[in-house]
Amino acid sequence: MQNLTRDELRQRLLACGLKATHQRIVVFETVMALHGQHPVAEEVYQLLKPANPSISLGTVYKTLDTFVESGLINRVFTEEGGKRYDPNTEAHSHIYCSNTKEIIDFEDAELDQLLLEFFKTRNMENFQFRSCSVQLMGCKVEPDKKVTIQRVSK
Amino acid sequence: MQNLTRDELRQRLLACGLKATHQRIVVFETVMALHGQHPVAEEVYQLLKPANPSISLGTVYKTLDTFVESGLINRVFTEEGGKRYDPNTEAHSHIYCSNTKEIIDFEDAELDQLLLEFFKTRNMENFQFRSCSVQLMGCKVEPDKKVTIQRVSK
DNA sequence: ACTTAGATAAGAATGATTCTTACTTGGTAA
DNA sequence: TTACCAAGTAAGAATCATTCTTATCTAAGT
Ligand SMILES: [Mn+2]
Ligand SMILES: [Mn+2]
Ligand SMILES: [Zn+2]
Ligand SMILES: [Zn+2]
Repeated sequence: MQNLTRDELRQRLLACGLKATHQRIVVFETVMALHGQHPVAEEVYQLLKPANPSISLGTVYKTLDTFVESGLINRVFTEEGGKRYDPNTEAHSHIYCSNTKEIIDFEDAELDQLLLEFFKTRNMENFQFRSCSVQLMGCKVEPDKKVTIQRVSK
Repeated sequence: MQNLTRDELRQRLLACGLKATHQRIVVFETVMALHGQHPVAEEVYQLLKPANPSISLGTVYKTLDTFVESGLINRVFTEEGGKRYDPNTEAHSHIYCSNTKEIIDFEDAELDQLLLEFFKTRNMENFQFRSCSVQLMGCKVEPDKKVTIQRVSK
């Protein structure tokens, strides 16, 4: 979550068997700085462009997909088409606001645990489970304010 | 789940305040017959075309979106862009197979109940909850066979 | 039957993503 | 350090799913 140095980013790329090119380091740096957000390729491109005017949009598209294949980042599911990426590779869920179209991270260890326990009570045939997450659909009440979810004493 | 007659389809359209045009009835009929699947507009179009050669693809796109707005069908979330529709408007979850790219319905009342109970233990501020569902990610072991999930005596 | 707001067909336009190709570069090993 | 080359990139063309435009049509109310 804290910003990684370029050299740390380089190490992580190499650890995945990827050449640590300038372009990949910059794209990785930019997308990791967006932790908690779910950008499209164009947004990443616009952010890195001022300091790196020679990197092309096509490279950003390709690089983000390369990162997904290598597990460095994830895709996030969308309702209205369009590819969005998620710098957060920890198990977590998402809140979708149908007003603002925001996708908000929802990290809740108790929920993860609950689901894990639940799926132990199920016998899946012909399916190799990788992960699961929850989608919360609804609307922000005040679009400008944050959504918060706290534990409450039952 | 059992096929509705055209007249029943017409009634459902009217009940939503939609004009019951021939095109809407046919699109509705076609998409409802795909219960358990998650088609794109083009797939619906190809299915209805033989018997209805004058309906245009643009109308299918528009009609499906109209149905979503009216709550007659749902969108289903996708990882790789592209709009997919879901004839099943009951609360249910989805299994995503990364081999076959299939999206499989997963209906489990116990899971729904579990989530409902869970969210009672959470206090959401600034968020009006509408619904939630679970995404299961993984791979079919044998792509041609079905995935089944059964309760197992703990 | 008459009227009209809303719906449709056809095809043009758009825009996100992918593809192609000639050029460049990171990493490796002499 | 230098030479080498497999892999990566820039630029822009191509693709293709989706939306838009507009002239025409029709469902449903009067
Ligand atoms: Mn996330
Ligand atoms: Mn479904
Ligand atoms: Zn909202
Ligand atoms: Zn699979």
